[in-house]
Amino acid sequence: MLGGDVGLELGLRVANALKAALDVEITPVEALIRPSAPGRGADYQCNVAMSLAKRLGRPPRDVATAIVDHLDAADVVEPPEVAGPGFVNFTLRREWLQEQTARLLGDERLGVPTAPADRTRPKRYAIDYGSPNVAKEMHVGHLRSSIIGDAVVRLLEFAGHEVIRHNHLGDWGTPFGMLIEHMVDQGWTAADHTISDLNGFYQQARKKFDADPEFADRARRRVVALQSGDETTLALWRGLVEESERHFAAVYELLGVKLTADDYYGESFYNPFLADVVQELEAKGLTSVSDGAVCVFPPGFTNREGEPLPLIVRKSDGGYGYASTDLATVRYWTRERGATDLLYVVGTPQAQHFRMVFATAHAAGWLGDEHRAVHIGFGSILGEDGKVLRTRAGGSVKLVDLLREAVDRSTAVMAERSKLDSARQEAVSRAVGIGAVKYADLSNDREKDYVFAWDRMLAMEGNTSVYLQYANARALSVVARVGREAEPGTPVALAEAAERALAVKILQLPAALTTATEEYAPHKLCTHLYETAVAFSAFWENCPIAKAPDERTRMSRLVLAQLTSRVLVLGLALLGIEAPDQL
RNA sequence: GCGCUCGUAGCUCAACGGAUAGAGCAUCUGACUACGGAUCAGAAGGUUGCAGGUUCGAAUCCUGCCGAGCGCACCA
Repeated sequence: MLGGDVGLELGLRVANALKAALDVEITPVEALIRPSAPGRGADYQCNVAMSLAKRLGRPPRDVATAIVDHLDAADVVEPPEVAGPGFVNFTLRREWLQEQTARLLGDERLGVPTAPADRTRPKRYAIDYGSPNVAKEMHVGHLRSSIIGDAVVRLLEFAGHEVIRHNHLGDWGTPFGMLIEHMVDQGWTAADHTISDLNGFYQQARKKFDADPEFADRARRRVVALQSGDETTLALWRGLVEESERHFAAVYELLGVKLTADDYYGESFYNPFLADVVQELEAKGLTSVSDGAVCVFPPGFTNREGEPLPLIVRKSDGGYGYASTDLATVRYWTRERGATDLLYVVGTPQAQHFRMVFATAHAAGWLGDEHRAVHIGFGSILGEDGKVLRTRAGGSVKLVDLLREAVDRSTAVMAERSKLDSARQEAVSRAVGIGAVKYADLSNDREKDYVFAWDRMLAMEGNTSVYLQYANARALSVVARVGREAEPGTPVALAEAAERALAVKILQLPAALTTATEEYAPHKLCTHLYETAVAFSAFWENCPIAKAPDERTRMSRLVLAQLTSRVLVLGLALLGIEAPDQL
């Protein structure tokens, strides 16, 4: 099957038919094969006849008929029918479905292909996600970047791409003057202290900076010392960074995100390149000085007065802002690390900034035709009042608090309903609680805002992670009840409608995964997993497995249960969500 | 003011230019001697913000209006 995808395989057949019938060349994708709406009596439909009709100067139904007449697909589908203005309806042959389904049991990847290995130049993705700030506690603002970025990483890796994660820590800049000076006041000599309350530490420093001119003066001098590489200052700075990294690591551990200390490429990392980045822009004649600041004016961007909008690459005081750092990341990852694809998982409000950065990098030659830079934007998390999520006091919600609440809430539900012993409940409630938070985020269209509501995400009904986890637990429980697993090669018989519908869903996993990966759209995978779980539930109701009438039916149904479990476990894993065997 | 994004069932969300716009929640009806009921089956619920246009076909593309959010030079 082409790309493990039923639709693509049909597209190939249609393309061949068009070539034979009308000498028209199209690709399998251009054949416009789509799953049919439920209740229409077909599995797939081809929409290409209508779009080709004008180009060919023939009525669309004629084109559709020509496709049907020349179609060589009797192994896959029943004789197709032309319907309406020129749709071609396909119903998959039961024998073919049975063979394909049976084959999946022996396939580690459930039919999902790896990225073509014959690419002349392999892809290397460099993905920027996470981006917490040193000396500040992580808050909900970091949640989406971490979760979405992590899912994208897992999807790309599963597709066979090389992926380099980098976490753009906010670990440099003027605030560190006051922070380090505050450390000195607290009696630090190096990394010999711990900070139990990062936010409190920051606020104390801030307060002193605003209230005490003498302290503010020391803080400013400390910035200079830091920038010039003073060893004592750097040692203190490192102590602060390490302290913060311990906090990040703890949160990432709880959240189940792949970011580690090896992935930290903070602002300090790019700092040594900034002067040269600006120099290179100047040498290429891309810059001009405006109000004392060195600027690039990429065409097509204007400010509120309708004047060209600058990307400030060096501030009038000689310092560097985030535009310079972001340009440095582009240059570093393409030039030094050979990345072909640059991904930035950052909120949509930064869209204009990234367009300007990419335009400038393109002009500077750091991005060429062989590169693809994508801003993977995401919307805000809203409270149930429809406004950006905040605590009652109006502050930002701490990420650890939110994650602990998720686990606590799921622990409470587990205590009420689970039959597991308390030790196992603890591990499972973490998978359930954290999974609920992640799934609520990932199941929505990334680019839109979404409303954060505990009751809905932990409701365990509808399109939630718990529903999927529960479906998986049920599927596995019946395997345990039967007492053995179906082996690869076990024949599958799709007699009941519910069996057939489930098999079709399972065979659609590759298409769903490909789309989710190519569009950086995890919610499309979520939708497919949910539909699979729903199809499984109908199958579960209608088709007894352990109590099946005969051994062949029992084993065939066991294959479907096992495949369902594997689809759900794999899909959830690619979203960064655990799927416990039992709940 | 300019730009970007978004207005879909009471609520939260889907829908790759395709046929009768789909789910879940909530509401109403059913199924508990159940392979895990943390479930399932069914009903009801819509002029896809409004008005034009392009197309054989528009929630989707274009234009205008109404409404919301965000961005628009030295914070990142």
